[in-house]
Amino acid sequence: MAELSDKIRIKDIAELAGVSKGTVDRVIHNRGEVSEASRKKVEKVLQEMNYKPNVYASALASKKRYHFLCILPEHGADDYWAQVEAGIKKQMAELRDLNVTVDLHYYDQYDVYACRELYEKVPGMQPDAVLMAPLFKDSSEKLARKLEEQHIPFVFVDSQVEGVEPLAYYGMHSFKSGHLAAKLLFHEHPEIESAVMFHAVRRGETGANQTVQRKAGFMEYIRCHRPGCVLHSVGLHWNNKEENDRILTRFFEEHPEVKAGVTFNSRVFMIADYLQRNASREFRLLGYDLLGQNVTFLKSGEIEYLIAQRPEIQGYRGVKALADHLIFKQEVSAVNYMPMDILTDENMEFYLNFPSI
Amino acid sequence: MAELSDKIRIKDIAELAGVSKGTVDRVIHNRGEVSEASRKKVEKVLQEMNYKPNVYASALASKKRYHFLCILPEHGADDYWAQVEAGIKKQMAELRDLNVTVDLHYYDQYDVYACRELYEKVPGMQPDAVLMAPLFKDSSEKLARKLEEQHIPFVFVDSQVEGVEPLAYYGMHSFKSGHLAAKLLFHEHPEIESAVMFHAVRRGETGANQTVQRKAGFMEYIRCHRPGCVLHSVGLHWNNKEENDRILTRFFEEHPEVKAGVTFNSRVFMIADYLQRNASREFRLLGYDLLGQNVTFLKSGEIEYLIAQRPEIQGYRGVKALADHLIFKQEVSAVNYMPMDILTDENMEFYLNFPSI
DNA sequence: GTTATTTCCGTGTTCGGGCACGAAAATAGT
DNA sequence: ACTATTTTCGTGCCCGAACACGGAAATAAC
Repeated sequence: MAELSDKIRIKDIAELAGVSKGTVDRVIHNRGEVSEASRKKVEKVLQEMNYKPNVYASALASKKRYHFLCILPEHGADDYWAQVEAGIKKQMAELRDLNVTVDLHYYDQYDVYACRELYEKVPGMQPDAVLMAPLFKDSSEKLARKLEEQHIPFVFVDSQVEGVEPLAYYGMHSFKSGHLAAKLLFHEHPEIESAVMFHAVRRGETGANQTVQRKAGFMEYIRCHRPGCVLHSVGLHWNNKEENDRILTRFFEEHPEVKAGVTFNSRVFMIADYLQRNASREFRLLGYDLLGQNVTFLKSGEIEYLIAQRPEIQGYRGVKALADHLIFKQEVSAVNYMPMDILTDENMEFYLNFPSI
Repeated sequence: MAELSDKIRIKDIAELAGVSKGTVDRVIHNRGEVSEASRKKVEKVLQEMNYKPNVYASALASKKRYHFLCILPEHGADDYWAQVEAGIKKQMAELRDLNVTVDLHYYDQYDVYACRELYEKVPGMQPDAVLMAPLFKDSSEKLARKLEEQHIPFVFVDSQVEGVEPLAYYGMHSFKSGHLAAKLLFHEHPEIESAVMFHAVRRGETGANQTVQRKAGFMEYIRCHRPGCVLHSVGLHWNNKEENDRILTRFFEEHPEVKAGVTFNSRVFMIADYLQRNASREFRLLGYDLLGQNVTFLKSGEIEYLIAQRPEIQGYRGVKALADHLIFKQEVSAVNYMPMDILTDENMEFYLNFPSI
């Protein structure tokens, strides 16, 4: 076995095998027109020399062009999805000189019809690969099937869709993260006998895939460890503060005994904000994701814990998986659960601007 | 401003500026022999076109050779340092085609004299850049000064040395991590009125840099939030199980009231192992780093929490910082505190084999 | 045995940037 | 004004891999 530092070139392989570099190239890329005898010889030498192509030279010489598509929910600048997008863009920059272009498309995550409309257009765009956040389960499955038919590889980020096997998934183990949420809230707090779960009201298809799983994990913990605990569920409207205020005020008036709450999406700051403005009572609140707004309330104490999941890495690695598969012909691992980061006011600052890639 | 996808080559810049590509190249690399007038023209076009060199072509054409040195403590396969090394090796692989070779050297972290002996040899090796884990404060500072003299860039991983400014630091904010450790142990546990801190006995120079800081942070928390708490300190010997057993047995006999303990290094499993074999009492134990052995005891409950710090990323990014500085002439950020990951039996599994890079 | 096909393989150009070399232009020296 | 020296700059080859092209060898067709 040759040393790693040997710098063996395709020309060296050719000489050792007694053929020309053209032939070696044909063997490496499996593009035929090689006699059995030559192929054997070359493969033997490749093996022995542990040949690794120079990725730089390879990228430079290759004339192939690739076009990737990324489909995300619309989002503001300080948002969970903005972080995913930042990761995507970082990977885009690294792929630029590999002749890969990446297009981003967005849908309204609170409106399944808008999502479907976008999905319809995807096959027509003839992408070489697709990254998507399959918030809406059924619609996403439909698109996935169509991509499978056309042999277009795709990856999921953020949430999975049961029964569909993307090239790769990057995201949390949603169910277990719900379990962890419950444990953080209830463990060593026997005094808590009821809790409230806040969720977003959506148009069309039922709740987002991801949050459904988290909720299930949460309830599983309750069932096993706090069977007597009463769980409430409250639906809130995205971007309608007045309406939410009314709903929350009413809920807390009717249920003064509730001392703990959780949101299964990243908008826990909405609740925290309400609590800060209206309630002086003790309340243990937990939510997801390291948004700027959530950080504020983690610092000020309205939020007890956040569970975070490295959205930037999801975007970065998701796109990278497509490139690894298509361009570098590497195996990519199919299921990649992100670490579930537990954030408190103590350790939060070190997550804030850490460029995790 | 030109589009990102425009694919502007050095030749294009040359034509736009009315010079040859040689001149553009001289401007880009600041290697003189260019008239003021030409330089201005070229710089203007570079700016306007937002030129980014093709890194692949650049790497391919460059004939420079680089030699990096990495200095770590000796370690076993399932060790904190093995994870740092894994990160280093990952980055090494990516640098291979950039003509960078990386040599690893090890010292005995329990013997300052061994460390110094290795350090002495470093300047003679004529490295282009150095990565080191400065466990021993004084000796490391001395080496750092020598490298500064020779204008050899160096990065620290794992711990900092006050007064020395490496090109970059990758590691925890040790002090704050000690603070966090105390909070995890004491917060919401008013019943704990005393605790024990375990530390390693070293030959020569006083305790490792890193652990001293952690301990300070820990004690700061106690001073502020639990002024009445009694703190004990117990020294243990690396690799001498019998001796440690005697020490621990004696300690616990003399101090049956101590119900909480912490180690500021990664070898908390030694305590956990002792507890599992000898004690059936309630004991809250906290330590650092995601070693296989620690995981076992986190699962079985002997360890309550681990604080982890992404050692793989430290190695990976540390070497990358050297390459970014030397080869890509990029700014690298000097102080990079790793996120302080809180691990429990609930979320631990997702940290285990997550390739965090 | 000759020609037509097919199979196989070597040569040469290309990608974008680095850099050596030597020529041209500008300046200095006499 | 003419040469010597320095400054400035353009040309051309190289890096390693991809791939087109066309020629040689092998096989088939007659």
